[in-house]
Amino acid sequence: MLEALRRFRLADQDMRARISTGMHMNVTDLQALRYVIAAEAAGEVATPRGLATHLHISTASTTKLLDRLTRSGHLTREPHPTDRRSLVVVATAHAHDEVRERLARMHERMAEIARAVPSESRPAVEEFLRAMAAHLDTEGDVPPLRPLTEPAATNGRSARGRG
Amino acid sequence: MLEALRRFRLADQDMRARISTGMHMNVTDLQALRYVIAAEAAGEVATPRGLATHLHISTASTTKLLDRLTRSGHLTREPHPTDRRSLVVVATAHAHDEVRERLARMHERMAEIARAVPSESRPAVEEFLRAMAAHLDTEGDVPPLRPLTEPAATNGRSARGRG
DNA sequence: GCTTATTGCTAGCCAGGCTAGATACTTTGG
DNA sequence: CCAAAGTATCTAGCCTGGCTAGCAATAAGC
Repeated sequence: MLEALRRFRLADQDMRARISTGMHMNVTDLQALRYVIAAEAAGEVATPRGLATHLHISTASTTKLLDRLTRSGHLTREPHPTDRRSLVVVATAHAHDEVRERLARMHERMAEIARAVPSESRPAVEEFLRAMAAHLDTEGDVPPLRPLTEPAATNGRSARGRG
Repeated sequence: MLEALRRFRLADQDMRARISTGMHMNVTDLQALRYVIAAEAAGEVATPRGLATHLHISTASTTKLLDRLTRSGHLTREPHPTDRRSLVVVATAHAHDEVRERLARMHERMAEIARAVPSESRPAVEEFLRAMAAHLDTEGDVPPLRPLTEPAATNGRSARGRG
């Protein structure tokens, strides 16, 4: 089961790389594009600051990212309706088309695969994945390398130290 | 269910980043280290060529990677027993300790989570993940996309070359 | 009306990929 | 055995995509 999980992870990673290169952009840029489109679909506005936060990159890197995606014709910068320091990032029709073209079918097929899971097993699948995610959220935040002497049983820590 | 899958993916990615930075290295280097240790555990020898193949990076990049991990005291280069062009990459005791310290507990806990899945649902979980992985393997390789704008010029190496 | 916080941008740096070419060794064919 | 071709690693130098520091413009608080 863990092996299947690992295989999924690798396949997912590879797929992302392929889709990105297929669209002549890198993985982060594709993530950004999807974020912008999702924001539009949700009736919200996407700002550079929001992108930076979502992607865990700096605002400076976000500026460069917007330059790339604007130059490639996927995004446009438009004035923010209320905050004149900021701006609104909008996906072009081309970007919408391209993302739909590349991802809609895949998502549909993924939903199909999900539906193929026997309904009595679905809660187990979900619980498995959620428990795994929750566990991983607590792992890895061990800032000071301990001298290997005591396990110290650090449980229940989660604060994600990125900064 | 798909949402849970997505959450797992994000958590996994984050965890990898945290573990890596916690060990003062990047994600690729950690992957390399695990590969070397796994090879040792399997009674095989790890070569730079093997690393390059496993990590989907060039041999030149692998040389740099080995330089980093050798300098940091995680790996050593040793002569290859049969092929004198090549060499064998060996993890230091320190690397073994560090990886065990960081990952053993996590893996154990993951196995626990897997065991918590009702046995009658396990085949469904596995099948779901395998089907998803198999599907993702077939996605993304869509070269023929009608150009809605300019094909972005040929000199643009806008993406990493993949093996 | 000032002062402070925040937003996005510019400038310049660095890590970690890449390709090309050099070197050393192995394999293969006569 | 020797030459040619193939393979493994390393070096040199480039590019992308992150980063921090600092700026002008605007917003928010006193």
